[in-house]
Amino acid sequence: MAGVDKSTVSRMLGGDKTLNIREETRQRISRAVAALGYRPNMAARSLRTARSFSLGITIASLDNPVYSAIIRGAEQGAADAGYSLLIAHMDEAAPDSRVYHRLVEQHRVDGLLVTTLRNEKEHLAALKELQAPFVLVNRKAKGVRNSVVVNDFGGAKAAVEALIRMGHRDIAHLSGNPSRYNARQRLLGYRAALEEAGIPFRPELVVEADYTPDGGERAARVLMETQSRRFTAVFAVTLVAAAGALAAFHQRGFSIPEDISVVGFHDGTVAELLYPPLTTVRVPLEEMGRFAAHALIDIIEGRRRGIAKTFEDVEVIERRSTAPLRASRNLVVRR
Amino acid sequence: MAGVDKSTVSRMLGGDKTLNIREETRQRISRAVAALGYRPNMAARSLRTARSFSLGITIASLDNPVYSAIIRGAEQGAADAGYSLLIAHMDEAAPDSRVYHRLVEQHRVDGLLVTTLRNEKEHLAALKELQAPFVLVNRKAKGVRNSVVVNDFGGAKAAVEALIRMGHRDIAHLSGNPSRYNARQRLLGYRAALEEAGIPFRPELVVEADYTPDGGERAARVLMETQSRRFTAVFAVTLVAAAGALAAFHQRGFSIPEDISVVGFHDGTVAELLYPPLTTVRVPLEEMGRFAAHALIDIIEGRRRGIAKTFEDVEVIERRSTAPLRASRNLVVRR
DNA sequence: CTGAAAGCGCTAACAT
DNA sequence: ATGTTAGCGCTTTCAG
Repeated sequence: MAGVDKSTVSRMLGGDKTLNIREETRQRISRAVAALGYRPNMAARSLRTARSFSLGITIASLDNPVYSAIIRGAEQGAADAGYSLLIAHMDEAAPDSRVYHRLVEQHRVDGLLVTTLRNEKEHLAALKELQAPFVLVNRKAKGVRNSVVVNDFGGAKAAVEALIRMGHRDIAHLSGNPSRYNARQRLLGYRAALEEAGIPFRPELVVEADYTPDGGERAARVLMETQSRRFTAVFAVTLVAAAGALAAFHQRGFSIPEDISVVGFHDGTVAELLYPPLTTVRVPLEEMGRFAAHALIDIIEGRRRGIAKTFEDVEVIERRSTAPLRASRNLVVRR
Repeated sequence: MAGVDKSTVSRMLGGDKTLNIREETRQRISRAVAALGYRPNMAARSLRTARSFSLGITIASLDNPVYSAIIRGAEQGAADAGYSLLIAHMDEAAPDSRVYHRLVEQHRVDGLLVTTLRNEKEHLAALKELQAPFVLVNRKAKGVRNSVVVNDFGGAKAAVEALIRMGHRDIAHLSGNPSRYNARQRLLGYRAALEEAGIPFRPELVVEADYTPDGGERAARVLMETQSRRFTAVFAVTLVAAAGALAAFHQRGFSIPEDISVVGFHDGTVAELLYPPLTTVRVPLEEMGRFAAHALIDIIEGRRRGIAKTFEDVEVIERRSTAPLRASRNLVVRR
C-alpha cells in the first residue's frame, strides 16, 4: 500500500538508526500503517528475534498488599518498554522450582522477576541454571548479584525513632524469621535506633511472629504474658503481624494508642482499615517494581550487566495507633 | 536424534488423535525429548497456529482481595490448559479502552478476562469490536452473553438471613452504587431476606457507600445521625465498606457486636485482621476465576459458543462482629 | 535510500 | 505408520 518493501517498514517501525529514509517515504508508510491499523505480529517478531517481549513475575501471595504493589509497578515498567507481564503464582506451601523452567524454556518470557524464595537453596539452583536473566525483587541472596530491595533497615530504624521521639523507651519488636533477609534487616534497624538513642537492647522484648495475623497475635500474647507493663510500644515486622497484635491487645482490654503504641512495616489500604488506623512505614514498593522491570529489560537487551539497588526512601505515616508516652499510663485491664 | 521427522514429533507431542504411531517409535521420541530437554518454541507455534496460548486479564485494583482471588483462580485455570496469564492493569481513574486492542492486535493474547467495567458504554464498544473473545468476570452487562458471576443476590440474602436468625429486625444496608450489577443484586438480596421474614423495608436504612473505607465510614455516620437507636445490625456491600463502618462505630463509642452487629460481603484475610474479626459471606471467587479461564479457552478453541454462569454457593462465615440481639441493649455512647 | 532473499521453529495438508 | 513440503510474518544481511 505504501509502495515499499516490508523490510523498509520493519526498519522504520523498529527505529533502525542506520536507516536513512526520505521524509516522503516515511509519510507514505505512516499513512498506510494508520489506514490499515497495522500492528506487528508479536509471534513472528518473537520467532525471528528469539525474544518474547514479555517478563514473568513469580508471586507467592497475591493478596499480600506488598506484592500487589510490586506487580502494579512491574506491569507499568514492562508496559513502558513494550513488554507484557506474565504472572506465575507459586504456592509457598508447595513451591515448585520447575515453573521457572517452564516459562523460560517455552520461550514465554525473556526474563524473570522473582519475589518468591522460601526454599532458597533449591530455588536458587533452579534459577541459576536458567538460560535467562532474573532479578530478585524485595529479596537478597548470597551469590546473586541482581536484586532490588527497599531500605528495610532504614525503614525499621525510622519507625523506632518515631516511637522514641514520642517518648517511648520500652519498645518491643515483633520480628520475622531472622533467616530471611527482610526480617533480619528490620531487626537490625530496630536495634540501631535503640542504640543511637542510648537505650539498651533487651532481647526479651523481641518475639518472633511470622508474617501471619495469628503469628502477630501469638507473639503479642507472649509479650503481654512475659513482659506485662514493661513495654509501651511495639514495632511489628509487617502490617499483618501488627494487625494480629492489635487484636491480641484489644482482647486483653488494652487501648491503642493510650496503653500501647503500635507501628507496622509497609503501608497499604489495610492500614487504614484497622482499628485504630495503623501507623506504618511506607517504602516505595511500586517504584521498586517499576525499576526492577526496567532494569531486567536493560539486562535482556544488553544495555546493562547486572543490577543491585536499594531504594532508600522511607517515610513514617502517622496514624492513630501511636501516641506520645504519657507519664501516668494506665495498664489496668478493663472489663 | 530419534531418527524421525520433526513433524512426527510435533504430532505426537501435540496429542494428534489421527496419529498411529508404533510404540517403539514413541519410545525413541520420548527418550530423545527427555535427553535433549526439548520444549516446543511457543513463538514458532504461535506464528504457525496464529494463537498465543495466553489469556489477558484486565484488573483495576490489584490490592483488592476480590481481584487477587480471581487472578489466582484464573492463573490456575490458564495453566491447567497450558496457557499463560498476562495481567493488564487498568486504572479505574483513567480507564483506557485501548489496552484491549493493544493486547489483542499484537497477538499477545487469544482472549480476555475482563473485570473492569467502570465506563461501561465505551468499554463495551471497544470490547465488541475486538477480534477476540472475552468474558466478563464478576460483572454482567446488557448485550454481553459471556459472563461469569457469583451469587450476589443469594449471598446478600444469606447474610441478612443470618442477622435475622440472631433476632435482628432493624437491619441497615450500606449499599453500593445501584447502577452497578453487583451492588444492585446485593440490595435485592437484602430486600428479599427482609420480605421473607415479614420485615417491612425501610428505605431510610439504606445508605449508599462506595467501595472505599471512607465511603463506609461516611455512610455509617449518616446512619448514626439520622437513625440512631433505630437499627441493631448492618449489612455492608463490601468488606472495605464494612471496615469503614467499624471505624465509624468505634469512634462513636459503640461496641461491636454488643451494640451493633456487622456483616460484610466477600471473605478474605483482611476480615480476620479487623477488630473485631468480621463476619462475612464467602463466595467462590477463586473458583469463578478458574472456571472463567477454562470457559474462555473452550471458546477460543471452538469447543463452546458462549458462557453464562452463576456460582450459586454462598456461605456465611461467622466471626465476632455479629451477635444475637439482646433484649436490653445499651446504645449509650461511652467516653 | 531501498529492495531481495533467507530463515527463525513450528504445524497441517498431502504424499507415500 | 511416517516423511515431505510449504508457509505463518517478521528481521537482518547483503546488494544495488
